Amino acid sequence: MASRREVAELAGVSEATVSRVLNGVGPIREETRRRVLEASERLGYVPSALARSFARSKSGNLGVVLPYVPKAHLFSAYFFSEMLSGIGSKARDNGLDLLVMFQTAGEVMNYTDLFRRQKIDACIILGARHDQDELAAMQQLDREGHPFCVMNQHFASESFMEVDADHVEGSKLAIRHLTDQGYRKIAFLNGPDSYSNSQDRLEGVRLGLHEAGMELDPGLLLEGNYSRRSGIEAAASIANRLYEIDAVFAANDRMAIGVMHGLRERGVRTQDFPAFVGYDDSDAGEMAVPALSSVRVPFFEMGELAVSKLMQGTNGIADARGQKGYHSTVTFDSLRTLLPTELIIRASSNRRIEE
Amino acid sequence: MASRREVAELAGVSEATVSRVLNGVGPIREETRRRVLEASERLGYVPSALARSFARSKSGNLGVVLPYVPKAHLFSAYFFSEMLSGIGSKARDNGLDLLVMFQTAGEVMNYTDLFRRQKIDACIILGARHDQDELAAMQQLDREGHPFCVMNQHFASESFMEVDADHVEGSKLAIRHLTDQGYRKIAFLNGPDSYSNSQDRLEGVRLGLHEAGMELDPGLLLEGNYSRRSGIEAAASIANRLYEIDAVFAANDRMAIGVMHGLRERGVRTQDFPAFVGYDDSDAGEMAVPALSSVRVPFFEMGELAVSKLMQGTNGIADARGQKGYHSTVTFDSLRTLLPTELIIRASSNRRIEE
DNA sequence: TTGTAGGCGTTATCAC
DNA sequence: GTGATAACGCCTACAA
Repeated sequence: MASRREVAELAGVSEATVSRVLNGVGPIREETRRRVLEASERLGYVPSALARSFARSKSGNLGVVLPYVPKAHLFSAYFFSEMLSGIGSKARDNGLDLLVMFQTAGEVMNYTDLFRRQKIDACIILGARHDQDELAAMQQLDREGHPFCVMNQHFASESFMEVDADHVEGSKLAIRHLTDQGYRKIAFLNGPDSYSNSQDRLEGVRLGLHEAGMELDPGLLLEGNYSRRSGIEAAASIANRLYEIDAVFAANDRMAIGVMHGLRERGVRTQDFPAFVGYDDSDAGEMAVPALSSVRVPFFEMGELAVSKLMQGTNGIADARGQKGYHSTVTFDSLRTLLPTELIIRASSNRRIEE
Repeated sequence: MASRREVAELAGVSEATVSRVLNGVGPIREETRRRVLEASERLGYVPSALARSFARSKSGNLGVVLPYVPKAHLFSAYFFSEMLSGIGSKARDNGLDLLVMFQTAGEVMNYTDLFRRQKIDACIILGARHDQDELAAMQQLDREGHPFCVMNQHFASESFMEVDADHVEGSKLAIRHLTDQGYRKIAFLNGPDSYSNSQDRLEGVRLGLHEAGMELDPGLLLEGNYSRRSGIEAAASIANRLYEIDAVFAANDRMAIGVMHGLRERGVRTQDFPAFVGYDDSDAGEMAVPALSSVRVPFFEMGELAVSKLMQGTNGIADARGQKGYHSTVTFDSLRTLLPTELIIRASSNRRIEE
């Protein structure tokens, strides 16, 4: 492995000049530049990212915190693989590497230490907990001015950088779709109220019903925990009340599919199913029988957006990259950005498609 | 942010001693040790991982290369989220951080540069391509002695470190299960032959049939590309031949589910379905109707295993961690390790469960 | 058991 | 435009 010194010698310049050429900084005579590049190429010189990071006190890494999932499937893999892809894609554009970390069962991750240890320059939190410790950890991050972005979750009364999808609107779309087709007795299987996510959906359902001149019937409001199993459990109560329920809107696809399974287990035939609309538009929804209508969430784009937001702003990391210049085309005025959702209609809720 | 120097002053020792205490190296008087720890604690000192890495010329990062997936869903998200979790879990145990990288569409990733730039100390490749360039890149890694491990893929005639599941055995199990129940006309929907994975499955199918005194009927051998769509396409041919096909074994769940969908689209009723066995035991399989029997692959454990293998051996990275001592309990004698698979039986292939 | 000092490979700040 | 040279913060012989 050739060293920078050898390159300098071969090119007949100083080591400093080699650096300048390779980093594209400062004025360089074209002839010099060419010679350095040539020598560098010939010797197969590769600058050490480690030394560079050290000298610049910037790791060049973007931390990504993932929820604790292993073997639990609490969150759908789809959800996080899409987000991660979006993040990775944009990170690459900005010359950042991804440092992925998993939350562990009991303990809160010490976010600030990650910054202090200089392992990361910025951080995206996908799986924030809903407890006090977690909040405190994030508040500390904020206080110390470390750039971070929370995804898919809203902390009211905090001014964190956040990226989310518009779940109020998404839920409204789902309800509107159902009422448009004449469904009136719509059960809503929501997730735990502790998630801002769930609260948004509930609000959307309210608005959607209101549009159609209806009110939310508390008796038709069920709560699961976003798992398929909780959908199956909800099916127990739904199966007995099919005379007063003609549609089910679930806060995610897994629960919707769980309800379908639960109903089948209890002998309800497919043709007697209520209409179904799920949420997330996951792979599983598409594969369900009947194919599940669902609110599509732009996970990939949300990932991209989070990185873009991090790259700018007061405490952004815009100068993270060394080489080519980075130019952001969009600016985000507010701390919280919501991306639009979209309703995908399939057989499960479409009277014309249903057989 | 307190510096090491301040800690040294407060504790009344030299900076070197602070380092020694914090890294747990060299003989230290208990009294000194206590004072340093106390001072460090009081000042909230956090050593820079960057500087440490630089001094040791070890990044402390484990690179993980993921296949190009974004928006394509070519590989199931389940597959890679499980592996990644396993890798992450074991990496954490060894004090390594995960540097995740996505393959891009056209270009081969320059693996060696990652090492030369000192971004990573070792590397796990999940989504190796099957072309010449990719192979060359890995050969170069090998030649330069960089520790890496290929997952879920076998390169014959190369001596790479590899972790895989025993797909020959897994496929044999699937076929045996079907023949045990009296199925004789078994169609096998395999993935592209270019994957060692597919080849293994084919071999397993051969062996399984042979056990039952049968031969592989080339007419019952179909090829898809592991996507649901290719399963749907295969269904076209299967639907017309249900008189001579009483069971379908697919090389992954997605294709199996695709076939189910394709059959339904063509008006085949569920009760007229052939028996189905899929592969991977993904979430989707469990959610299918009828629930899909499948060969379970221990993705999580494979991820863990890959890290363990990298941590030892001639070109291992056993000394990657600084603090607490690492002890490997198991040793792996061969470069290639196969983990056992397991057949999960559900309604799709079980005559007693089928309604 | 502890202190001293050289070195790790870049970046960045001065001079020239 | 280009060449010296001092940081950067930590590790680790080597000395004491």
